[in-house]
Amino acid sequence: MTAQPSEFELSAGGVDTQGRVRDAERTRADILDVATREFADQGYAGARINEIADKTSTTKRMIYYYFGGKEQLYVAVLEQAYSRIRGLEQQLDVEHLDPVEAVRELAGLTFDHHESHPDFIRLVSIENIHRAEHIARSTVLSGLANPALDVLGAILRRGWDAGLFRDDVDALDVHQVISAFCVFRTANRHTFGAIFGRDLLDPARRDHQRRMLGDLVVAYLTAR
Amino acid sequence: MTAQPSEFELSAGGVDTQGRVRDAERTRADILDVATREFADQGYAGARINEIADKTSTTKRMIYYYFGGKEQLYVAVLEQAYSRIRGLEQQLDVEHLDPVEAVRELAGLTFDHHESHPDFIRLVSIENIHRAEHIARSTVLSGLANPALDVLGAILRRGWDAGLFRDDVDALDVHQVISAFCVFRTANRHTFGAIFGRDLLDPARRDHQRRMLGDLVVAYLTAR
DNA sequence: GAGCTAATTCACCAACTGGTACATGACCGG
DNA sequence: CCGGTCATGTACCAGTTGGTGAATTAGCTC
Repeated sequence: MTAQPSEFELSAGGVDTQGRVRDAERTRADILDVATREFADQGYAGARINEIADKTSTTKRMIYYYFGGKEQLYVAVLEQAYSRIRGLEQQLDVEHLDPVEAVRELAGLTFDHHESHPDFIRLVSIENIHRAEHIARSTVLSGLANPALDVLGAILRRGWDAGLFRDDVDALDVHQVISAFCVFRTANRHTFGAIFGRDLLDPARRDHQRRMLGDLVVAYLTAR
Repeated sequence: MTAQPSEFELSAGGVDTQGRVRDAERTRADILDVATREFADQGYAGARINEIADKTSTTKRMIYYYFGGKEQLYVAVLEQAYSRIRGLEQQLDVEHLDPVEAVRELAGLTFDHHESHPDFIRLVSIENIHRAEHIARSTVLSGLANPALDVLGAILRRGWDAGLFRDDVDALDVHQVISAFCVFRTANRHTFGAIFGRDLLDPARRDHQRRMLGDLVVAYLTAR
């Protein structure tokens, strides 16, 4: 009734490539994707296992078969989300630029990055509501360092050597400032919009916001 | 059994000042306070009406008597929390300082302010997860402007007149930067700590963080 | 094609959750 | 001191929620 197996049945008849009826990996990935959307959308407590199951092409029983329970499913969602983001961050390449331009570029890329992954930001907010207890418990996630931080560290070192940057901050401080700006724009978009009447993600203001972040970090690092 | 009415009963016997058995306002305030803690702690979906009732000195029935339902109680919690914060913000007084020192002071006060109201920050995060739908629906809250913003506007105007500040930003932009820094420190404390091993609220780093915010905003506004 | 195992389906449940009907009790004005 | 109303406590409920037992089937191996 609700499911639409026609697509699979048709291809399964003649094609042998991927149209298998039983496919553990596909089922697992399906569940994980739907769960990611649901948890990001509704929060941990707000998300419903029944709802997730219904939006899947499989059944609730499979969720328990593959993940064990709601909490473990949520941790799996977090682990996948963080892994994907970290994968993207590893592609950063600003080593060839001079320090000032490199830090501006890094800030800009982080800006773009956050803007295109609102679900990830939401999951992080949700995890903070729960005091990061799931991250802390996950061996995969706790202490998983950020590639962007290493890149930033290298830039700062070059900037210090050239006498361009102030030296009373470390890479983590600067990362914190950049993250704060980018996360706030997405995570607090709604209350900010409701109270001040300005949509922080308004495309018309995007360039201004991006330039503002770059100027902010550069001005701070090169001040005095 | 579970309740402990002894305190009230004892004082009600002899004292007439505040120890009344029936006190609508007191009951309402009691519920609201407990609900604030619970919602801030567990989120909207995670908070339980039964749990709130149990932690109250009254019963679940009273929650429905005074507030009507879970959602209305939550909105009442938001309204009270915002009102209190706005009340505090109205006490800002930095008009006598020169623009640079005034903006630094305002940033510092906002910093202090956020640090001492973690529950409020949590409620804001939670409300953002729900896309500010409750704020939007509340006539009390939607469009309720921020006193700090007016103060900031006045400072900027003086700074522009004196040719001290860049003029390609408005008060809301600057407020956004300050808020982002302060909110992030509290709201993302847990994931940041779990992943980078640095507690953003560590008292030993507080002065450094506070100075960093001041320098950040001043450096940006006075750049070039 | 028999046999085995991983994957899947289906029916079912106990506990909880928000919410309510109703009886009762306290306080205040007259 | 009485009557009414606001406030409160008790008992209860229907729907939902996360979770499970056990039978069933698809596909692989030999």
